[in-house]
Amino acid sequence: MVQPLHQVGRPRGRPREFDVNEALDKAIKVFREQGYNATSVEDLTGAMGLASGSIYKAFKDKRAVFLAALDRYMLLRNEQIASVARAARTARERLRAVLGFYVESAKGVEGRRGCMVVGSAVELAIADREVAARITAALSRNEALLADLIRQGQADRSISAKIDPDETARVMVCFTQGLRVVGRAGRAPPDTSAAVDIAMRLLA
Amino acid sequence: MVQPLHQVGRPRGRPREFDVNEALDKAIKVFREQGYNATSVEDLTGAMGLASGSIYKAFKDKRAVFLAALDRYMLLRNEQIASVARAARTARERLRAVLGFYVESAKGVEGRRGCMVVGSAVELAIADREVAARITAALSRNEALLADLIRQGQADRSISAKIDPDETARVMVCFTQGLRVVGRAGRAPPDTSAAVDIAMRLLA
DNA sequence: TGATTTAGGGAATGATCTTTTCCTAAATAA
DNA sequence: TTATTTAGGAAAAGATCATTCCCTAAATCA
Repeated sequence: MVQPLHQVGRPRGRPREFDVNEALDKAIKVFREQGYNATSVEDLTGAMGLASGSIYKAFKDKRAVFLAALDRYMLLRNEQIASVARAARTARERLRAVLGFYVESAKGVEGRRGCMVVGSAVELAIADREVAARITAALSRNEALLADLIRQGQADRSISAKIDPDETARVMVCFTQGLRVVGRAGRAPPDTSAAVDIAMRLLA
Repeated sequence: MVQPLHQVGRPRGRPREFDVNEALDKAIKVFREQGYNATSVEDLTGAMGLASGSIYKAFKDKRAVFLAALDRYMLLRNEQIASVARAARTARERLRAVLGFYVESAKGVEGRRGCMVVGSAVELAIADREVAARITAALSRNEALLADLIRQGQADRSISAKIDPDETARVMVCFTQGLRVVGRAGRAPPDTSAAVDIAMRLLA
């Protein structure tokens, strides 16, 4: 079939006046702070600077806004973590940098704002299959990243060959997710490097 | 002033037909599974076997039911943990037993049902001062218990004197709370003793 | 026994929340 | 230029929810 000649990327009607990703960034802020159920569509219209009609033009319903926000949150966070890991030289230093990033994320205003993965896991993973699938994927991705860094460390001799990378990574994921819980309550470890030093003991 | 002669413990009107603690146990189950905002008063009437009027006779409002359920949840849980700790001989074994109890709590149906402290911390700690106060108290109690066990272990030589009890306990609390997050998603460590072995490495 | 007090339960109320509708605006297609 | 398509926005509709009300029941007090 021959496609009609469209100027690429110019859809038909009135063009959208707002940037979807910018709007989602504002939705992420609200969902992180309040969670899904406590966030009303009115909260979203306020934060996103859109009328409810406009939100429902762009998204099927409130849940679709949430899922899109969650996907974007995970995307941005994975980029941050990858960037933090890239900055260090040895695998052991990369691991230390990643753990330090988690501790920093749990502190202060950022920590109180909360993690959308932890929030979704706790609030929705039981009730919503699609959220559950995303949380499962996110947790196993985190676990795989940590296990991979441990294996790299074992290869470059910066981490003991005796430890089990997968089991150790599992425990480290608990530590990182738990950081977000205590951070939400304003009780993250005040001394980042002390906490990381202790967590690094898991490696031997 | 002279008090009138009441038969002790017999209040004036029609006596309550249900046991408040039994009703709260049923409310705890619902709140653990669904959280606060997703639980309707209808959910509570169904689970507690009471009409809404009866619930509002016994509690000021839905929030008061939640706070009472949270208090009872924390009470029962603290008793369980204290009992688990008492059962072991050396401080190191007590610590191992407590960590094992946390891992077991995060697995299977119990893990999916979730922890009311973690759920409340994530869903409500920012929005509700009284919930926040309870969560802060619960977390610092857990931290103090673990730090105390570490100090006991240092006294009886079963734990290295070199580690900092408070900082180490802080990291362990993150591990235990994180367990409940991954348990909620059905991703608790499958091998309890392996996970505990690794977590115990934090002690040296 | 009769008055009073409190509980049980279900219907009614009032508030809130999500979603739809409808009208206007701004773009493309013919 | 006109028809068509999609977006923006506010108000209306429809659904759900927390709370109150009211009537009946079961106890104590005088």
